[in-house]
Amino acid sequence: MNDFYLKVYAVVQKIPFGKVCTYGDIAEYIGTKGSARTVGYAMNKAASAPFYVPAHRVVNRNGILTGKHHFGSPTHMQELLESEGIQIINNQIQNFEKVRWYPNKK
DNA sequence: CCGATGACTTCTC
DNA sequence: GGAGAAGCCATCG
Repeated sequence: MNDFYLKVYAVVQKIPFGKVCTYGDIAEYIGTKGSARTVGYAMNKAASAPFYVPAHRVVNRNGILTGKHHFGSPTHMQELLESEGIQIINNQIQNFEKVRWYPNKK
């Protein structure tokens, strides 16, 4: 556990209900450390984190659920997002611009 | 220390 | 527009 993970987790936990964020935005928000790829790696470890991390609200920059296979079942992530009012078609978030949330936006 | 891996992004063909 | 390659950086064996 290091600062990088803590920052990633902190940002993800700040994502409000019914909103989503991208790996690239998180990486950019954290700064020099990390890239979109390492943010995704942090999400992988988030499953083993001592606290809850809403990783289902983190998607790639196109709003596609690339990491859904890490939620146990391929449809679990989509179901979680849909239960929050986010519409998903073909693994892609609809109205992505509307539900997108930026870390620096508070 | 080094090579392999990955929930990404971007460029090329 | 789909497929492949390169760059990216932290983690693991």
